[in-house]
Amino acid sequence: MSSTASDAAPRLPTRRRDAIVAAAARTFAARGYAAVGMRDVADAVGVRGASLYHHFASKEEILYAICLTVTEEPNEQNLPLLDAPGTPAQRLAALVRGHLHHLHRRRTEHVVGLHELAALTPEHRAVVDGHRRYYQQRVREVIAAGVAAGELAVPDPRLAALAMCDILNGLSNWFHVDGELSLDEVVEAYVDLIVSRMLGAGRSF
Amino acid sequence: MSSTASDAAPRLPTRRRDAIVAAAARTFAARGYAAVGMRDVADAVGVRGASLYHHFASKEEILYAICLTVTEEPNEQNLPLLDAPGTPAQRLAALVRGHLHHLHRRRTEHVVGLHELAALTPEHRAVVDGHRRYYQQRVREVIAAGVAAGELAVPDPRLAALAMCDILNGLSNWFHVDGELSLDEVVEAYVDLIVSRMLGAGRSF
DNA sequence: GCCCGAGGCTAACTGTCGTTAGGGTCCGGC
DNA sequence: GCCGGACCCTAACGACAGTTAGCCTCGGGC
Repeated sequence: MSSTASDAAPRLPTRRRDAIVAAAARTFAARGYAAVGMRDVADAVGVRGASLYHHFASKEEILYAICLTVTEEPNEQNLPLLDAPGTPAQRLAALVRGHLHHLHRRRTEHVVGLHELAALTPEHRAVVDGHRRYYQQRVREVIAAGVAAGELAVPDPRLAALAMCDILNGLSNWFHVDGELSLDEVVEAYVDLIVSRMLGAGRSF
Repeated sequence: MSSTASDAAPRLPTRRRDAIVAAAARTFAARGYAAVGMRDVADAVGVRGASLYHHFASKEEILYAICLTVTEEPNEQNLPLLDAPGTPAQRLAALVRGHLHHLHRRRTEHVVGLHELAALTPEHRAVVDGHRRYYQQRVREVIAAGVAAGELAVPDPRLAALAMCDILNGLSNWFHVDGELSLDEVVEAYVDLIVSRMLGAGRSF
């Protein structure tokens, strides 16, 4: 409280750590985790390779930090949308919008998180998988609630949740900002494709 | 014709090459391309590491062979289903079935082909991407034809094709034979979710 | 005015990996 | 009965990665 934390201090508390994660995400996404060396990451952040070990214990810890931002953050920021007031279809539509916006805001990290899971330690891999499973479980529960309420119509909520998550996350593989479609166009089209059509909500929500 | 090719000949013509690709696909899928050494692949096939270079010029060529079996083969085996007689919805349903069956038959190779594209040479990567783009383009054309004929109803065939391919390929990430659902159950559920619901064909085809 | 820790640097180690060189063996064909 | 090529082996090279050790600097607190 007493220290002046507002202006540009030359010694920022944990900013360097974030800069390393961001630079690593960019290089990992562009060239693949295995093809990037610690010296490459260090170059991208303006530091020598060995200095990274003042912030991370290993290369894999950097990857783990990236993977956490794309599995913990959606749980914290998107899942509350499922608890908001509204019908299941309305809440799922909000989740689709939130999910796609997060996917875009953290698009670099998502590319890494989707492709480099095999490089994680088994323990870290288990944590990441746990977060993703929980996300899918919550989606499935809301779909099931919508089916029970007669608002949605799918034979198998579990399968529908899997298909829905695959559509959403698949966006990372092909969407580019300089493409023909803007993000908002894709978002609304996906709400229509997924909630109205695939889940059977129609145009009533 | 004159040689006895039926019983177990000790010197099989090109079988060794296929055995190497199969063993490499298994190890790559389990532990990741970068984490697997040529000696690991050689062990899995019962040979010394250096002997692999009598069949492949480099490690990347093995990966390329794996990626081709999951991009060329679907083009050759699945795309003809789109030229068969029937309505667009019927042909797309046949493609979903064929695609999922191929995905399952070559499930090991598909896992590798989905996750290790970054390790390919730019030239090889371009070839693989070209095959996938062509597949998507054909799907999009048939969807557009269905929309033009009034059988399907989607606002944007291109987006629908992308979503459809993402659903289908996403299966590789979570389907296991020892799970709760059998393959055929998933296949028919996906035909319903994708063709009947998402593409708007209803139950009429 | 001194201490001390955070953060950076240079230098180097150690292991491993992809790859090559060169030699052996076995079989089909002349 | 020899030749040649397909195939596999042992041995080793060269490069490079992740990581560590040890030193320097600088700024804030007693």
